[in-house]
Amino acid sequence: MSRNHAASHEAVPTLAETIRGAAWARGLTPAQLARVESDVHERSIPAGDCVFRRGEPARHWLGVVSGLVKISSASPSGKAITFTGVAAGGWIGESALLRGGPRKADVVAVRASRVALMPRDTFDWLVDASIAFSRYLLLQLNERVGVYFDSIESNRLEDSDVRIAHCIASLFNPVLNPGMRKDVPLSQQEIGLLSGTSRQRTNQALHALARCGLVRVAYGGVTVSDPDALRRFDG
DNA sequence: ACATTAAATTCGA
DNA sequence: TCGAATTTAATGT
Repeated sequence: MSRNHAASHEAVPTLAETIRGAAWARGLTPAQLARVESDVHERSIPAGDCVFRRGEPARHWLGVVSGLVKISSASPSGKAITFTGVAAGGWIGESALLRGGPRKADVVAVRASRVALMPRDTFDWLVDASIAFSRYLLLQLNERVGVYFDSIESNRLEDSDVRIAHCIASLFNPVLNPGMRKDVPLSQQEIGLLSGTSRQRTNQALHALARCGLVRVAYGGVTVSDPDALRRFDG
């Protein structure tokens, strides 16, 4: 099972590093941070497994320690869509916690991942105890609003090459996805689910973007050297 | 939808 | 632990 390679330059973040490195942890007092570190626990999720399911009560705020997770949903007839991907360093799921209702979408590991789970009680306590934490939540929620505005605009106005470019670029939002790497480990199928286009159409679009030098396509993923250029792409 | 290629897994030594 | 054989996943048209 274990693979002892000379993969020494591959940094494997610990749970504590993920917490201390999170933007929302910066404004906490040492005592608050200590409670957070003792309350948050970690789970390993194999690729393809579900972390949260749509409809279940929200019991945790979720951080990605390593790997890649997607927020997705499936219609009763089985058609699937993906809302967004969250890479290491990203935190997700605050909406259902704040609303107090059921989860509105599934959270699924796209690649084998480790996730941090902050219990609801700890989250609620931080909201009450720390203005800095609450302010961070406002920032993050506001950033989500901006992403959805851009997404709807792009979907209404642009052709699929541009929409796919914008979908990939939106994964690089520095607030929501601070740890997004240039190599995006999403298959063309997954990018299709994210952008609402068929896998075949996604394949064509990626090669068009590659011809413009905006992405490099590889087996199982694409590489984005300049996310801002992708965001500006307008055909 | 189909053919091709890459990767992951299984299996026997 | 190795590599060949087989199966599964992803790509390209």
